[in-house]
Amino acid sequence: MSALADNGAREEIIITLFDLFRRGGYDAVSIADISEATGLGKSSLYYHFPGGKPDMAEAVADFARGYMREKMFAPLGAQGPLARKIAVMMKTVATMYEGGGAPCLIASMMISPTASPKAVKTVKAIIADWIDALAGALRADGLSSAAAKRRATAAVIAIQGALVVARAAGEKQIFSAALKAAEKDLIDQRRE
Amino acid sequence: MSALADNGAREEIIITLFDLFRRGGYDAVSIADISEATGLGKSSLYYHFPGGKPDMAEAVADFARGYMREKMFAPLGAQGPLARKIAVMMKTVATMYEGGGAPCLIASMMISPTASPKAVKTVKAIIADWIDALAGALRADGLSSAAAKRRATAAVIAIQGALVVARAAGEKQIFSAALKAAEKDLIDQRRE
DNA sequence: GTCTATACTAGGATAGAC
DNA sequence: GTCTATCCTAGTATAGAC
Repeated sequence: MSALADNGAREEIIITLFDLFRRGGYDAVSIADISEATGLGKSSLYYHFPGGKPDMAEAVADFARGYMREKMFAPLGAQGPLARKIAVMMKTVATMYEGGGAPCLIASMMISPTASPKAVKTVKAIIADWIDALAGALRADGLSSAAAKRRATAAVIAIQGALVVARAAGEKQIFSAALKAAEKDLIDQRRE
Repeated sequence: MSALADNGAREEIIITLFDLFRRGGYDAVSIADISEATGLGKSSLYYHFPGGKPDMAEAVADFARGYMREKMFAPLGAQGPLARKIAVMMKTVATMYEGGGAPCLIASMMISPTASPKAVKTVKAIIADWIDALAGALRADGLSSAAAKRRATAAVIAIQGALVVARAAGEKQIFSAALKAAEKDLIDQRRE
């Protein structure tokens, strides 16, 4: 079952919340905004998320982590040639960030002081998971543990940085070019 | 006269605002928060910024742009060896972002939907200015226009990405290591 | 320039009907 | 599960004294 297409109504709401929170930041999104975006009344939202906005933030953070596990970390940990796994990752990255036009939930949640600490902790952990999963794939391809970690960290840095720079410049090709360059560096045959 | 140490009381406030906005995001910071951080009453704040929070955002954005011009872009455009100019830039970057512990105002303001468009436009422009100033220094060192732009963009991407990743991981050394790597790439003697 | 006091709106959350 | 109506706090902003 896909993390993106669950039958529960709650899952539907969470996907909307995901988009609202990453684009506007947790604090700027009001219950009224969420009500309008989901088409549900305020009370209905509190039915699904009794804890209110903090509850919603945690649900979105968990959803994001599950999505990443399914779409990126699991494929990276599977059998197969490195180049293929990296290509899958980059495709998921491009889709998730809409080619460089959509903000990252992690970055948005990190600067939200009123967001629940649990939610912030969860989204931050995604970055560490990402680097670990990527480093694992590189080790499986023969890189040393240190080199794998260094290269994996550099790749995630390049992706996150390119997203900021591309959105600041309003030029999506900055993002796609950076993804290409990062992919090249990851499958580089040189062994440091 | 330094952009950081101006005599006006307004300038003092702006520096406080700069820190509040980049850490909490524009939307999450209330007038009450600002009042507490500056020690000024609400009415005093409206005396200095008649337009309220949007006015403050624009002042902070202009301040940030001026600071970057003075501390980074001007040195990059001056005479001297490339390695020296890059070192100055990296030192300013490390100071500004507190070694990887403080968020970037640009990234924070970009995801604030209620911030004045003018303020957002100004902070976004800083990224383009930065890349241009850096590319100029690289061209002055003999790089082709295309290679200079590519390398400058990659450096700013690395810095912004490292800030996100380091803050997510809570490990400042990720940031400092990324700065070192970016510096090395910038002064690399290879000509592509 | 800064203060106290106040007006008004918007935001988060709940009660209770259906 | 969803709605309407309501409560209360926090938020932005202003008036007017000093």
